[in-house]
Amino acid sequence: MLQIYNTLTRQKEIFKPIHPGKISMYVCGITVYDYCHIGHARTSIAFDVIARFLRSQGWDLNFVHNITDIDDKIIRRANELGEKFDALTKRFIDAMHEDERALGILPPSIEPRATEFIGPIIEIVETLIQKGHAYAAKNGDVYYRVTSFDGYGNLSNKNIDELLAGARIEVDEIKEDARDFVLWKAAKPGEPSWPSPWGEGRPGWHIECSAMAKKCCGDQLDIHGGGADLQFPHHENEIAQSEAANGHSYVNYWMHVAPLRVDGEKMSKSLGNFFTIRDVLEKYHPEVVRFFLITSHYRSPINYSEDSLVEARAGLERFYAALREYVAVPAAELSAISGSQYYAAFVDAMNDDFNTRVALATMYDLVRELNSCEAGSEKATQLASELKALGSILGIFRFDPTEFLQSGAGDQISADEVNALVAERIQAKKDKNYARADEIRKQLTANKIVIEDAKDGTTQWRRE
RNA sequence: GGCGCGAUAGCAAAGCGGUUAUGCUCUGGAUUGCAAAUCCAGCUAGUCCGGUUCGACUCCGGAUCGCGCCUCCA
Repeated sequence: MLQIYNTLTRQKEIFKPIHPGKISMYVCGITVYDYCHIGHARTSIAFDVIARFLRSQGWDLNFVHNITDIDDKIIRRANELGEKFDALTKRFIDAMHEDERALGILPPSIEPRATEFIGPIIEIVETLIQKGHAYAAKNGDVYYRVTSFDGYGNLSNKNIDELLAGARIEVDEIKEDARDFVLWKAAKPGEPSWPSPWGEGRPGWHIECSAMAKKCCGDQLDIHGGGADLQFPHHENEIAQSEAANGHSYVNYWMHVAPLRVDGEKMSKSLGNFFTIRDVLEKYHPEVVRFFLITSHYRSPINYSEDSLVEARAGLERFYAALREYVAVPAAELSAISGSQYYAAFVDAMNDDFNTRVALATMYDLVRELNSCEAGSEKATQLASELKALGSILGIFRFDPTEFLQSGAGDQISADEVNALVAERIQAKKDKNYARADEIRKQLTANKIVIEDAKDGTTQWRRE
């Protein structure tokens, strides 16, 4: 039985779909004005794992992951670089897709872009004005009248009265109320714009998600997710827009992924302490990065550091070392392992608010039994195929084990050189020339190569 | 100031009102020409102070410390 922690009620709830067997899940993607950082990767991987798991359990999932491709920051960045805004966003969307592929993130069912939904955005704004929830200001902007919506603040647990006169709210004579937020922004000369009943302009930040969610999922969603920092104001404002316009509730389960930290502080663009995904992939194997990001629960903060990546690699090596003997074994069909204690424990863990850490623990239990079995035995083969099946639900084990184990950032010595030395050492061992064999191993160790001799006289190696 | 989250062993990180989490590291053993890998065994836990309970790492209250949000953020 699937349980999900709902930000709205601040507790775990038994999941009940709107339509039996179906799930609509809308996840806020990024605003594309720069390369993605690994905080983005954390959120994307969390929902990629969730989507893979839900599908594996037979849910008919409509997974929508949007792109916000028009926004003040995009315009500013394009101006700085002397580039057209849509050329800029295309560049970073392409880069994002590249990063996602590298990390094994599957494409969502739909990847809508804000600029493709200008019509629906205008429709919602018009409805909000008709219903008295929004007003056109004299400068051509349209604002949401926050005090007109009763539930405002419920998601982020804020008292609407206490939002007044906050330090970061700008005094603005255009708005009726300082708390009102913009739905439609009048264009300044030279800015990208679309025609609207209020003149040339562009959507405000939050309205695009209300529009895309409605068009891609319908008026009501099962799950809406995103980074924890989107809870307020972004998701709060989405609720206000969608519920006021549609006249009924918007989302049943709100899910928020905790921030990724660097040195104990949140990594974010505003703090400038961020690493892009490409920075990180230059130093670490993509699957190590992915594995690191699923070793803690999605609602727990996770600290990014050299040490944690090194540790993640060591943990992942244990799996790959076990799978090395079973390259030819295909991943089991889930129906074939339905009776397995490991699969049952894995599913229990994932059904409990997607507890990847506990799911991994069951996989380690499985590996221990696999390693205890006689290599190549029927039981071992079966366990290996089961392990691969569980791994694919988490999106890991995408690489050839030997290739993974022999990969490394600082390749001081080529694979060919290693293979030559290994061959020489095997001969030396046959000749009982252990002095030479040990000398070769010492040389390899100095190059961060670890030698593993098998019983049958063969030798495998991996990079440290 | 308001709202919320957290504190677990050398490190990382989970569940659980009583019974081995798990991974990495470390120690001993098996195995190995010696190693590595693997297996077996073991070592270090629950910030502090109260309360509830037969029993608390787990529930409640308080303190301390850390973190997030409070109109750029995933």
